[in-house]
Amino acid sequence: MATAPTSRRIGSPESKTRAQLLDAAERLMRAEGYAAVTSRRVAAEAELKPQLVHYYFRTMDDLFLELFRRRAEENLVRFEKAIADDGSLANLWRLNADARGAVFTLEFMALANHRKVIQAEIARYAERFRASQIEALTQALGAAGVDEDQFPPIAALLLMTGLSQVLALEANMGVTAGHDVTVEFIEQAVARLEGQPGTRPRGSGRGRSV
Amino acid sequence: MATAPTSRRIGSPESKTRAQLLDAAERLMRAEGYAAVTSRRVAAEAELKPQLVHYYFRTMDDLFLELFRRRAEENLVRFEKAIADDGSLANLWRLNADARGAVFTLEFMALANHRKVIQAEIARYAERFRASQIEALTQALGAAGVDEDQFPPIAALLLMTGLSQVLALEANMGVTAGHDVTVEFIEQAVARLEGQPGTRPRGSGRGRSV
DNA sequence: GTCTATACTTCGATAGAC
DNA sequence: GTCTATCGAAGTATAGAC
Repeated sequence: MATAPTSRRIGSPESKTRAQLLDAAERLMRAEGYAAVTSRRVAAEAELKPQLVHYYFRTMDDLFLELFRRRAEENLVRFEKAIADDGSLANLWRLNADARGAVFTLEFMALANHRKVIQAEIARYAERFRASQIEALTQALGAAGVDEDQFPPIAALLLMTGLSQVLALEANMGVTAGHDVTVEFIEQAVARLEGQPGTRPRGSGRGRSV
Repeated sequence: MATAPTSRRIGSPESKTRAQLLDAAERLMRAEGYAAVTSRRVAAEAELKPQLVHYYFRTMDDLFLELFRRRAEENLVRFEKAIADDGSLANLWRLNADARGAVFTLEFMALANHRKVIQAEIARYAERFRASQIEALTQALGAAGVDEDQFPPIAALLLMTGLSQVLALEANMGVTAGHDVTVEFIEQAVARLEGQPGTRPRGSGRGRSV
């Protein structure tokens, strides 16, 4: 679907081999960055022949696109379900603070820097995601009695997104000083806003962090 | 200085050619991402022979390291000077919001994902930078009468860093919806904290943003 | 001290065999 | 529909000529 200059034959999207290649590519991307995602390495990781990559994906761009779309779509659905289930501020923060995707995202942002097709796809996704998040956040802030003019939902969202991104990236590099204090601060602010001063919303508190 | 497994001869650090290579590498990195920084392309960009890259830099890692160090050092000095000159919250925000370095930083973070030498160097720099920023921010928040327990400087710093990073990365992809509102919000909050309600600190207000 | 000739590896991509 | 033989270009790095 992506592009179609030449007329080479391409393998079926339902192929199991194709899925294996995508899985292998994702593992590589997470572990070693996008530059490690080459046709040969992907094939090796999947224990398949390099040429198969080009049979199922006309170009490497096509592979990257598919890789991104898979996760993007899944993520969008996951967030919307979770929000439908519990649209509280606390839950929105919890969802964002879950940093599992941060490294993956970072790679794609960097990738987008020099692959225009990817850039367009990410921008499109970012806007969909943004819209969905803003809706939820506007609702949640409203319910907590926050005035939109005093604290615009978009500002809240960008602050939240930025913070969780920075926490994830730093943690990824082994820099974690002050993270705990900061998370604690946010969680207390959220609890205060939602009228349960000083209480942590639920459970143990979002994974480790040294 | 970086590493020294083999014993090949390496060009002088003062060489003009070497500086040209670094400049070319930086241009490429900004324009097309780290993956575009290959020995051949750097040489082409500098209008020099590819082998010269390996004469002045034993490995590509060495080149990346040098590239990072140049800017990191310069940045550290620039920030400290600017802060010594004006340590206000408004100025700290202004310095951080200046997004010129964001794409560059992003590339290095991604690069760090699979180049351990780079990762170590960035972490070291991040910690130095953090310390310097925290000191300034603690001072500025104190002067504005903000209680450290109510709003820990580290939280303020991570929020500020995260926000400016997100703004820069999104703008880089062409996504800028809500950016103006958010910046306005922050600037007003800063002005309020520093006792000049509703006033924008100085000048025109940090570049464009649609 | 500066640069070049050259080796060897890995890359993306295609055409054609099963 | 699935896979393989093969090509030409680009990647890093070294040893040796000026």
